[in-house]
Parts: sequence; C-alpha cells; structure tokens
Amino acid sequence: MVKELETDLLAKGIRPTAMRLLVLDYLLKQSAAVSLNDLETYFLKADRITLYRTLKKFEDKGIVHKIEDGTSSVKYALCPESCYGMAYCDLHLHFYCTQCQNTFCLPKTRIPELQLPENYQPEEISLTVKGKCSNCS
Amino acid sequence: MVKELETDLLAKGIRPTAMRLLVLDYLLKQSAAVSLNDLETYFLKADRITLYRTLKKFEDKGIVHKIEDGTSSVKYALCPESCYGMAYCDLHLHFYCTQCQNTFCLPKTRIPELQLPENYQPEEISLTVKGKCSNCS
DNA sequence: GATAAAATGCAATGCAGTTGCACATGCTTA
DNA sequence: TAAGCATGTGCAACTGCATTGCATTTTATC
Repeated sequence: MVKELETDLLAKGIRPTAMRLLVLDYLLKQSAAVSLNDLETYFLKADRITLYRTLKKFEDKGIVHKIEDGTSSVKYALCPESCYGMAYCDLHLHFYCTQCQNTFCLPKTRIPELQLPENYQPEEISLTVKGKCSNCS
Repeated sequence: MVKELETDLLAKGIRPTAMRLLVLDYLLKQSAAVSLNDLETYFLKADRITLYRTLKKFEDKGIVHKIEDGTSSVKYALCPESCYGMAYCDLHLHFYCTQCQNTFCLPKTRIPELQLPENYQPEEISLTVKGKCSNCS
C-alpha cells in the first residue's frame, strides 16, 4: 500500500518522504477538497510550513489542483487520473456547500462552452457553485 | 451632476457624504473592476478604512458587487441597472486579463445552464475566466 | 441650535500565505 | 561505508489584506 503511494510520488518526480506519504494517503481518503488548516488539524504533530510546502509541491507536480471557492482559505484536491497539465482540471467545476462548508470537485460536470465577446481570449476557466450538496439538501 | 449621484445614493438608502460621492463618481468612470488598493492609490488623501467601509456599504446596499477573480485582492464593480438583489449579478461572468491585470464584468455574457449531479442545489454561481481581454489580445 | 444616529480616522488585531535560514535527512559517488 | 551535496523540515519572522474598537466628527431631525 505504502509502496504504491511511493511509486505514485516517484512517478511524478517527488521524493516519497514520510510526511508526503501521509499527506497523500490523507488526500486519497477525502471526498471534499482540503485546506491547509484541515491538514494542520489532522496532523497535529506536523509543522504547518511543511504541510504548506507539501501542498505546493504536489500542486507543482500536478498531483493536486488549487481551488478558490470564495472562502478565505484556498483548498486543494487530487487531480483526476486523466488530468494532464491542468488542461483537464480547468474544465470541471467546484461546488461549495453552504451548510457543511465542504468543497467538492465535480469532475464529471464539464463547464459548458462559453460565448465571450469578440477578441476576448480565454486561457483558464474557474467555475464555483455555492449551494447545498447532496448530503445536505 | 453631483445632485444626480446624491439622489442615486439616497434612493438606495445611503447617506450621500462627500467621500461616497467621490467614490461613486470614480466607480462610474471605470471600465474595469476596482480593488480597495485602486481606490487608495487614486484617493491619496483618503483613509483606507473609510474607503473599505464605503465599498462594504455599497455592496450591502446593492450598488456594487464583489468579484473574486483569483488574485489576492477582492474587487468591486457597479451592478448593472437591472441588478436586483444579486439575482442578476450571479448570472454573468468576470474576465481577468493576465496582461493588463484588469478584471472586467461581462454582463451580457450569461452563464449557460449547468447540469449538476443529483441533489446538488445551486444557490450562487461564480464564473471567472482568465485570458487576454479585447485590448490586449 | 440641540440631540441622536451615522460616518470617519486612527490604532490595533487577526489570519492566511509566504520567506529566510539553520539543521536534519536522504541520495550519490568515490 | 564515508563524504559530500541536494533536498526536506522546523522554527521564527514578515507580509498583505481584511476587519474591529473606539474616540471624534459630521449629518439628519426636531
């Protein structure tokens, strides 16, 4: 099991340190996006900065993607397997539940085609929906 | 002219103080969304906190709406005339130009219908596109 | 003009993200 | 296996921005 995580990290060019394996394992078990604070709360013994840099590294290497859901804190979620170079990640939306305050990736909900005004050239799209998630509605 | 701005503010239940009239006048002249920092830079003599509270008040009363464009600073833009109770404002998208770093409201570009997974109930939608605006492309 | 309510200005706080630096750990090569 | 280098970690401190408390000033009302 841990072996698998190790090879996952190595495959992305990330040294599989103890902390990183723990964080990756944790991320794999979450259904909602994770903030730095969540990590801090879960890994009480770990250093905040290390967790911060772990997320940064994961983002850099394309293991997780950043989500700005309109709350004060940035969140991260594992990229879907098929996510290469963020191109795919840009195409799904994020759902922030106003009740349980979780943020969910909805990779199966693609962002529909947009008709921008003339000469506006899109490079990246971010779509966040607020409301009640399936557990809370 | 100032008289008009005054009645605008009064109509929304906002006392038309000198500062507020100046800020409103400034907002009316902008094509891009405005951050607190922009206001500070423009009104050198004014107090940062006052400007902050002015924007808050305007937002409260439905004169401007808040825009989180993914940059570190929150921006504000005047609501279109037809904007009542944010319902309308939720339906248009915001465009952040990576070159001139301005954020534009595109009220004429409506957000297409979304097909959310079962039991997800949307209340608010935020759609931000990054790319090159019509001036920079 | 007197009074109460609201706005303003200053100081200070809080929070999340970020950086610098010293130390520890892991990897590579001789 | 030991030496040496690159990388990761932990602590402290800083930054930028949002926000609040409080005393003072301004505005609306009578």
